[in-house]
Amino acid sequence: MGTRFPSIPIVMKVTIRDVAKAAGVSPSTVSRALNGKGRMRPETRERILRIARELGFRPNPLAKGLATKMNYCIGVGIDARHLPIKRSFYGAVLEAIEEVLDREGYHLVFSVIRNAEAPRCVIEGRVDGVILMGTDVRGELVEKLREKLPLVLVDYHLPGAAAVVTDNFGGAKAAVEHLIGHGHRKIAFVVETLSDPNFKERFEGYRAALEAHGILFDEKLVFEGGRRAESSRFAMEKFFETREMPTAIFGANDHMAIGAIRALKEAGIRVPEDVAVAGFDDGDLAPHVTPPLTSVHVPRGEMGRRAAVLLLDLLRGKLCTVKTDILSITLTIRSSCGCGST
Amino acid sequence: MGTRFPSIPIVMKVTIRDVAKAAGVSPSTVSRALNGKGRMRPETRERILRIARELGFRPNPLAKGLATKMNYCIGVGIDARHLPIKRSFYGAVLEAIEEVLDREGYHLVFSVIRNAEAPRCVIEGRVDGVILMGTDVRGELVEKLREKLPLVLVDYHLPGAAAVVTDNFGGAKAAVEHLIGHGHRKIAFVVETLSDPNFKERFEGYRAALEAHGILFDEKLVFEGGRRAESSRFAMEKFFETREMPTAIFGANDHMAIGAIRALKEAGIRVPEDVAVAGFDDGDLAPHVTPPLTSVHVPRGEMGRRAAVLLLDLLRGKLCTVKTDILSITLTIRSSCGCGST
DNA sequence: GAATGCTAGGAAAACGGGTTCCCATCCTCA
DNA sequence: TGAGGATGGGAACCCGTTTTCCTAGCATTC
Repeated sequence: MGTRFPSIPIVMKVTIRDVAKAAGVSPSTVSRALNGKGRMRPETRERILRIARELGFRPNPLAKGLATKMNYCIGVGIDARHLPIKRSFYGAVLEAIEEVLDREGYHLVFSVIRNAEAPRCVIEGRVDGVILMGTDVRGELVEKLREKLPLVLVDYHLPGAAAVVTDNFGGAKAAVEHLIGHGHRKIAFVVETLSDPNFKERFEGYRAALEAHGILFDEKLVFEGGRRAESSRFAMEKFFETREMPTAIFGANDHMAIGAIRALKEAGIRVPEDVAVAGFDDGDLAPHVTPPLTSVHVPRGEMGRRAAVLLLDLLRGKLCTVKTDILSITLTIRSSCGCGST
Repeated sequence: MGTRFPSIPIVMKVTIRDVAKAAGVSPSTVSRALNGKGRMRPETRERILRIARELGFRPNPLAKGLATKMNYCIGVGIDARHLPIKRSFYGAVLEAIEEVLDREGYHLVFSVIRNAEAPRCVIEGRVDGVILMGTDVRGELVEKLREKLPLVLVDYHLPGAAAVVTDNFGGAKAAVEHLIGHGHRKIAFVVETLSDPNFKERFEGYRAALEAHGILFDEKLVFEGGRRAESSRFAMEKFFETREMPTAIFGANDHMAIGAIRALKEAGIRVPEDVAVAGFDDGDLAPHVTPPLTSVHVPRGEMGRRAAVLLLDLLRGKLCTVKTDILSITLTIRSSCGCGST
């Protein structure tokens, strides 16, 4: 209804000088009182603080940043590739990061990394540190950023950079051992690609579980099918035609596992009665597919919190060494593996 | 191993004065050349621009903001309640907003609204405008922010504030009419709560569709069950016991629809053969449930883009009136409604 | 009573740009 | 050739804080 926004904020800001004038002191004294730096008579400090409060004084963050060379902003970069698939994953991490940063007085600048360039917030120097998610093969980018700013990688590991990752090996091993516990010995491994280090580790976990139970590794049971959900379908078809049909399938992520379930069901094969299935990630879909998917639970919120804390520690110089935080995982058991009622 | 991050960025920044010195002009001239303000000899401008580029000059955004009173930052606030449920929804919107802002030289400050207070980025005056998502009942907060900053609401409508919403009424009407087209006349409506304006509008769409086809509205077919997925289950049970079993169910969102499907299946009722189901949102889960859910598609990316453009228009004073952008929707037809093969 | 040691608090210089005003040019026209 | 206007460029100041140095005032001590 005709309401108009002026292009310049209307709010007449009260500056440190106003406070100084009102308190009959100099701006520097007000600054000291506010930041508790130099020593001063307690009563003076009290009075200044009170007046600042009464006047509703808010230090201008830009001026503050200009003087201190700190922005109190952290950039969080998400790789644009397969964004939709990972959306709920990074969403959960993002919220957790925001929670920590907010509590510590920092702001979160969100940016999607669409090419191999550094996010603009980094280029412009608006952020004090960066958290990167899902920038798998972008080693050069990480390298470039690393020498400019404190940096933490989430769910990805690269030598020389701080990172928060999950125990891919242990998680995969646990899941496969669970399947073995159900009596399966012919367990397939379906994966997007083994060139991804996370998937590689899960693969190692799969192999380790087999080995630990005296099951011979059979490479015909490994299917590397690319990113699309249909690849699981191809995998299944391949299994059908080569008559190498496994009795259980371990998907390197939920996506693969769910694709496998769908393909199996379409072929009239019952899950879990004929073939058991387990996945990795325990994402939003896992409880909702039929049958509900047993999956390795990745603590997404915890990853975000740790990443934020790690970065702040780096920023504040509390941490001197590059550290990799490996989160332990748990197996969320539903019915696709053969447990439970259905 | 042992790499240490100094708490102060190492990068020795090149300032406007450095450029001025290198070009043999004064800082003000460099500023003009860069911002294209005052008139000057083209060759001088060229030379200055070239030198600035060679030196890798980046204007300090803090200094710039301090001088111009602009931050080139936009706050995006997400309501903390039912965050996990809406995660993939707002995630898609967020990415679209970021895309527009980035292209226009703005930054996105992400914050979760956990109480009725304004986000800290607003309080500190770090952002030039705000986009709010999912702050349903927080009228006071919206009111408070509205008088401070340009503001756009996403997926929520409030008098006096600019907003981007979907055509809830039309979408619901289309979905219900689709069910009617399958021959259903006893169609239930399952909703979290009718006090939510979006759901209320979808309810109106449902009623309008019935009315348009001469079907008498029966309030016993409306179930208002609260936010949890189980509420759909309760709804089903209620239908069972009162023998008011519908032949089709329209869920006011996917969550409700999926809950209904699950409850039906558990009761041994086939979907869509015995009871057809349709939902609203067309979220990430919709294609993955069994049977795949027919649902009203909400163009999440488009909502984000429009919200960002709308806000920038407000900021730049291009827009003088508060405007509500109503996006039209489409129905994504899968098999839960009775269409298709299964 | 003067020299010494402290401390509270002030003045001013950054920080890195933008902007305003004013002064040199240079060109044009008389 | 001189006046007038147009235009490019420079100095100074502003934005709001922090921070470094410095001074004034007080108490202590010989």
